[in-house]
Amino acid sequence: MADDAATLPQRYTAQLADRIETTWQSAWAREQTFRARNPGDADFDPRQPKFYCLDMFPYPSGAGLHVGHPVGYTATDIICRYRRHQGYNVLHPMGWDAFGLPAEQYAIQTGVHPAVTTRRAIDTFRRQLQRFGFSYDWQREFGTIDPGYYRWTQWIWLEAYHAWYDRARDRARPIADLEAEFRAGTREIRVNPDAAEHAPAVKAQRFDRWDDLDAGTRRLVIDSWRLVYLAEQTVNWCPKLGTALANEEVIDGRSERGGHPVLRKPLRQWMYRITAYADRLLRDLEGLDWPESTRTMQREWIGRSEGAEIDFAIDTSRGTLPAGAPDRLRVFTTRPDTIFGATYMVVAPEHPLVDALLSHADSAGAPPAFERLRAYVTRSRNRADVDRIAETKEKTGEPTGLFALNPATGERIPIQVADYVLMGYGHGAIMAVPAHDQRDFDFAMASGLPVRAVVLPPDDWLAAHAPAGVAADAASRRDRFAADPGAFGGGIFAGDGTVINSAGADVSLNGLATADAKAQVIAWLERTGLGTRRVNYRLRDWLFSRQRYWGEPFPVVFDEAGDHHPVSPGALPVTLPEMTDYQPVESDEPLPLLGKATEWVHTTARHAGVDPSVLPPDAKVRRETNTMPGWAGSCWYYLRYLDPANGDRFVGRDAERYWMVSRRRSAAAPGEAPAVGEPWSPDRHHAGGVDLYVGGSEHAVLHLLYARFWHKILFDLGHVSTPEPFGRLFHQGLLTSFAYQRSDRSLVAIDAVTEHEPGVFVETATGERVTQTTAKMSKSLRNIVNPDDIIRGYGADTFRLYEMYLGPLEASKPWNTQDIVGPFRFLQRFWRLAVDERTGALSFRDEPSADLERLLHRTVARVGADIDRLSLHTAIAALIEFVNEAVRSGGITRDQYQRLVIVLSPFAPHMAEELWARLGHSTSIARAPWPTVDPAMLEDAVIELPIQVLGRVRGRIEVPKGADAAEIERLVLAHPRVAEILDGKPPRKVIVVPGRIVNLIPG
RNA sequence: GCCGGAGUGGCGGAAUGGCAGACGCGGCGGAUUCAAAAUCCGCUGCCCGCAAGGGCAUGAGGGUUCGAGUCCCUCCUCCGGUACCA
Repeated sequence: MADDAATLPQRYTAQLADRIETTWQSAWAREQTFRARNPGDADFDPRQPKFYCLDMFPYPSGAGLHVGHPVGYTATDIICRYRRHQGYNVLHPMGWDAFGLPAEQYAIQTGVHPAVTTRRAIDTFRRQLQRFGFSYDWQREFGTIDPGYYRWTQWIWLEAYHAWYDRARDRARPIADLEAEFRAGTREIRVNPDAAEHAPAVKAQRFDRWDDLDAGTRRLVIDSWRLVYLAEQTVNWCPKLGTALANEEVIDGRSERGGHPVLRKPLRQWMYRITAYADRLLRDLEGLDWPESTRTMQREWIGRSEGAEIDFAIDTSRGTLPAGAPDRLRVFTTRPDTIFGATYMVVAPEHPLVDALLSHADSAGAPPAFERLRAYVTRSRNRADVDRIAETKEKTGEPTGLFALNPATGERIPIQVADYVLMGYGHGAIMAVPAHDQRDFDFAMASGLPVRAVVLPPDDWLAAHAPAGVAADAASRRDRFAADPGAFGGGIFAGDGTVINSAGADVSLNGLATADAKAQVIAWLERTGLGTRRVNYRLRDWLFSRQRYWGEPFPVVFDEAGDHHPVSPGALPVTLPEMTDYQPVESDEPLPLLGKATEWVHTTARHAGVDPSVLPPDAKVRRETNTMPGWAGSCWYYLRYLDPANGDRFVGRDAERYWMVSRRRSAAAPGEAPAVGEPWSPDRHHAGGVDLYVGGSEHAVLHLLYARFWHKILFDLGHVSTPEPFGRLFHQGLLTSFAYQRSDRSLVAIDAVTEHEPGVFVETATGERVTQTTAKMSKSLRNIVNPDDIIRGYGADTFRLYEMYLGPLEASKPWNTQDIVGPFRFLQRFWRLAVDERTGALSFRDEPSADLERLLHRTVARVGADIDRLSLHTAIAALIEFVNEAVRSGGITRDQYQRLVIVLSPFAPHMAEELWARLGHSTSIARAPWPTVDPAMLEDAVIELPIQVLGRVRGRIEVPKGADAAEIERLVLAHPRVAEILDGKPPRKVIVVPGRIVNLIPG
């Protein structure tokens, strides 16, 4: 090596790569090479098409970048650089999702302010990212912790606070409109019927005149419509972390972060009324260019199901109900057609009926049964989800002693309590149809409840599931099923069939197909007022409060009566108080950490920034001590990049419209100049604004759903132009690493294994044979690769090339350091193709080879097409093939090399920039036009055609490009090998696929 | 259980229904070198054969087709998501 450096100073080594890379990185920063132009900028060119390409917001951890991060970043960088060569105005920003638990936990341990830790982590991340040469417009960088940013995060929350969802118009509107309509008497005054925070009795009230209502009632009504609201929620309180967690942050009853136990506790929390948007969030998935898997996951998360809501009266003929108990049970069912088969009902342990029962000890039948009920309810309410899941699927429950009346049959049916019914879905109560629902069947069997068949399955199902001893004819099977459905094996029948056993005084469904029966029952229910058609969603409202310090404060205060009042937009941001002690109050009773900052919490309306028209300036107020969850900052960051320094708006209108409104591919004629700032229309434009959004599939539901939700609120209120934020989404695959696996599938760290002979691995300590496998990189497996080390050994260009060359971008792939030399050798070969390693002088051949020129055109076309479809590993393979051929064929001309360097530049931008400069250019290669491809160069004059006989290749012929089928057939039959195989007999059939293949079938 | 996705040489992987294994790693042989590294050239799916050539091969089994890694059906394995959602 030392000798090389002396004799070959211009050899492409890691040292030279480092010199080249750092030189150009400085130059790019100095020249602001990758600055994106906004409308209104002096050098903005309205004729350029725009391209907005976004990487998912990183959370800068103290550990710095790992090799997984650059996978997506390199891919987007390649596309962005390619688009610049194609003449696009490219927006490619980067910033920091920087509020969150790790910095706070570090603060708890060390007392260092989270802001200090976070800034340090950001600096590390930025330095590491810049060393990769990514073409970000660093002018637009910001972090969610910047007051200039979270000011607008708070502002958006206030916009939601001041908005309500108008079902009739299917969009959000200002809350002032609602109040005006109430006051004018043009809208019925009532509590929002969809408000999850209110009991049915509250929602049943109607009010006459707005002006006659007291302030408290008005507040109750208005607050029930807001898109954010306070609700007493049973939350997942984690005593150890000192915070409540969203459902999705709890896995198997433990915190996703840290794995601490989680208790269920009631707490007043800010909620987002995301359920108001359930249907639009579902519908609008259709127009998005997203991975099908992700759209499916969102669909399932939203979980739309159609059915009916039915009221079952509670039987009072044999005694009175306890005070406070509802007189009817409302249920949701997707199978109203099976109502005649509802032989019992189940309520969740948390159901209000259960509360009423338990507070009246004497009203629920025999004392021992009552005590069993009380014990059961207490046990299941306190049980964390982990236990509910850990137990087998065995169904448990207890009778309430009460009965309901089946409105279709008129029968008295028992009401049970069982924890297989969840309070959070539907109404927390079901009509149980054990013949046609597996869960109901299992519970009926365990509790000795009756089963009645009401849907006759198709004959083939009956035949396949018939028990022994039933005559083997369809009629016998049908009769048997109608009488005893439980006797049929292999699970109950839950599909569509024909209704039986379903005739009552009011309505009869017998003989109807399932779909028709549903329609008939619903019509009957609606006619009689017993029920209605109903669409239900699995999606729940979004718990938006956290009891943390390191998050955005809510711009809201409480007066002495406990009523909430907004901080005025002009007083934003509400900043965090300084604290000296970040220790969470570790307690089984939920307490937010900010409550410790008593001076900050207890203040006046004036200090808190509440508008005098809302509260008198001297009014004593208490600040909200919860903070927003980590998701908040990432819900709209893609908008702030468009106009990051704007102090008047969260994003400037022109910038927003320019970057977010994107022509549909079909609506944009090639080469057509886009109209800058044209308004969004569904016919001409794509639903979403970001042209390409790349990030991991771990965010498939939460982040992407929340961001869509915020975007739709902003869209409804007229603040953004498009209904969706991200038009095209792509998930890069996980980068794994090698690890070893014992026969019981447990993993062994790589340094605890010895390779005895090639391919035979043994755990050193035990001598047990282990197999090589791949696993997520982790500290415990000691298989983490540090990007800094790789860059030191090979340079950033090689690193980028290697990560892209591993395989398909979307696939999960193993990192294998041994393979890096391949891309490194390629770059050396590329370099040596023109550069004299001794002197650094460029040398070229004078006359181009016609074949190589043709190959170059092909390579340019292939690389471009491959980048477009994000097939970057095959694009690199095409480059390698070209360079290998150029070396083999004795070199390349200066003109060819210049074009080649441009094609290299998206992948290895530093080497390309260096060679570009050495080729005599004084401006950056970044916007050099992509080489043109001559279509004529993509075709050969003579085509080699394989000849198959019975699908096997037996020879090949050369034919001129335009040869027709008859001519090809003649040439094929003249082929000696073919003649030999045919043995003089004429072929039975000859299939000629011009330009591809010939297949013949011998006679 | 349900919903996605994937199974191709020793390894990563390529292949609009048309020559399976491009390209890279590794391996083998050679050139260069005092030697090594680097570089360059050749070979490299498995089996039979001196060769020409032939046979077998894309997780397993069926099917559609002149032709299937690719399309359809059944099954197996792995990865991801989800789970009493009425």
